[in-house]
Amino acid sequence: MSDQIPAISEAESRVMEALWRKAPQRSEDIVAAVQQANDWHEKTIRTLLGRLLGKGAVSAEKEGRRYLYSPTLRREQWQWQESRSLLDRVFGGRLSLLLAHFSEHEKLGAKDIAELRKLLDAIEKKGR
Amino acid sequence: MSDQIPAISEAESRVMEALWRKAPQRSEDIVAAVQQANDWHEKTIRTLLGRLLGKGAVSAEKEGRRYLYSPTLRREQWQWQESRSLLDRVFGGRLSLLLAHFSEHEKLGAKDIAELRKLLDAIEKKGR
DNA sequence: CAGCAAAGATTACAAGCGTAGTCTTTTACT
DNA sequence: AGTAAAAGACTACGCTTGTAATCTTTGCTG
Repeated sequence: MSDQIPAISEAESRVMEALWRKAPQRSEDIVAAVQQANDWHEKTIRTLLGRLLGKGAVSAEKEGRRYLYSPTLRREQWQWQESRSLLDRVFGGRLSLLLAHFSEHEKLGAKDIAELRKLLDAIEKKGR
Repeated sequence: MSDQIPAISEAESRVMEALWRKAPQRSEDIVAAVQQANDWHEKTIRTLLGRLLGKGAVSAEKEGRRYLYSPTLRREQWQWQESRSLLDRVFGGRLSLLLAHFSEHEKLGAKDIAELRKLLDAIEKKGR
């Protein structure tokens, strides 16, 4: 049922980041926030905001003559979509391949490893 | 120096998969292989192959009047690029966030978990 | 009250992508 | 030799994306 939101693009996601950090916000503030992190023209940011509205990833409610924007797509959900997509596209859905990959290339600190072990324990326990 | 290969698209990566599985191959065989997995028109696949050539992700050498195609971009490298990209774009580069994410959402089978543990052991040992 | 400035709406435009179709060249047959 | 078929080259076309510029409306300001 949850009407599918079309994929959001890289640039669009930068605008979402601003909204995930704080919402609702007026476009002016969104523009300011996004410009903090990305040196984009104000017009560009407004365009992206508009597209996100069109995609249903953000909603807008009138506040006086302006709008207040809020994210509809939750960050978690987006992260999940992107992760699944990578996993399926690149690693044939096999998580262990992904992890093996990171383990080879990424410096996994002792802390990371400990964290991972804890994760595994928790998963295993939960899984019965 | 390593002249950067432009990002390859989703569809293009399907063609790469065929070449990663076996190379070099004649276009005819690539077409056949890709059609196994994706129901695309022969012309489409040839177009993608051409674009990959243009991007320098595959090379071609004449074999008689035809070409033999081989991947230039290694699969590992591509997987790495995609993974880094996800990690940076979506999780701010923090691997632990990604992992926590998967641990929450992914159903890890007992086999996955065992495999992961083994991985962790190996990593730890290697890391001293 | 007349005109400007800001928020939003609409339009622009090139590059990349998915998905082919058409044109050209070359070889293999009849 | 003439011709069809296959491989490759070139062309097509609508959609998305990045990156804005222009147009419209409307409250605010002098």
